[in-house]
Amino acid sequence: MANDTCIRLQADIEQIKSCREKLKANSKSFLQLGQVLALAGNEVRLKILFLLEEENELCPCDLSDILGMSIPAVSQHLRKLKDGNIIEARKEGQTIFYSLRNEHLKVLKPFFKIINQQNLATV
Amino acid sequence: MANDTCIRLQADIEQIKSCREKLKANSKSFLQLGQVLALAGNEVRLKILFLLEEENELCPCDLSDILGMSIPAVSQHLRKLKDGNIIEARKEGQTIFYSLRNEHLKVLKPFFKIINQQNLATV
DNA sequence: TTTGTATTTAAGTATTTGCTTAAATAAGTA
DNA sequence: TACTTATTTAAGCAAATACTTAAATACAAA
Repeated sequence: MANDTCIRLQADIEQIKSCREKLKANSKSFLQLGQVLALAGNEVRLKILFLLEEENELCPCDLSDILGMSIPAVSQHLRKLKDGNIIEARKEGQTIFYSLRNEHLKVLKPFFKIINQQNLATV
Repeated sequence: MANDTCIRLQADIEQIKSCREKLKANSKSFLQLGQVLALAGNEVRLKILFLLEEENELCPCDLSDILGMSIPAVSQHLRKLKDGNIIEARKEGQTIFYSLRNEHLKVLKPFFKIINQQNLATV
């Protein structure tokens, strides 16, 4: 970053200082929330999360069928969600059922609400 | 996708069909919400959005100073947010003030709430 | 114990992302 | 008019992303 030649003449020094402090005080939140949003900010994964909310649990095979995409592709999305502690796995014979974890539901719930509201709005 | 050899024997055909219909009915929501979440799912942009909520409006120069990153880098994030209709610009002399648009506040508000709640929790 | 089913993992690849530096606009000021 | 100042734009590049195909793993049934 060499191009740092911009401290505005009219800049409010106090405001800038206060903003920096706010960022610092919430740095953990930005990191954590940012990671969750990055995961949800992919259309395929957003659909997976929505489906898990609706159906309680689903396996990679069914998700592949529902989403119309290959099983490895689905599996790799599931792994990311699992690594992010957003979903968890339950094994039953040779099929593995994925479901939402409670931990991040606080963040996700509003999304599902918005999706369902918009659906109502268009009917 | 050649590897489509997985329709589970125990698969619930009705469930799969129902899921496909839910996705179809909400396809516009998934696209729109996905785009907003993809934008918010970047730590720098999440911080920018939070700061705009807190301060009402900020210019690229101040944001660069607050975030500790180059002006072009900030400017490019702002452009993405503007292209996504999440923020808008107001010109005053040679400085440009960015602020949140109302349109997507419904999605963003819960994030700000979560950030502030977590901050309280750690104090 | 061989065969089939469900899933993951690994390697390869095209695309996207987020920065960098340098140049271009645009608007004030000397 | 020339000279800052604030911002954007463009080009280049390293890293991340999201898929593909092929191989590996794990379990169940014949």
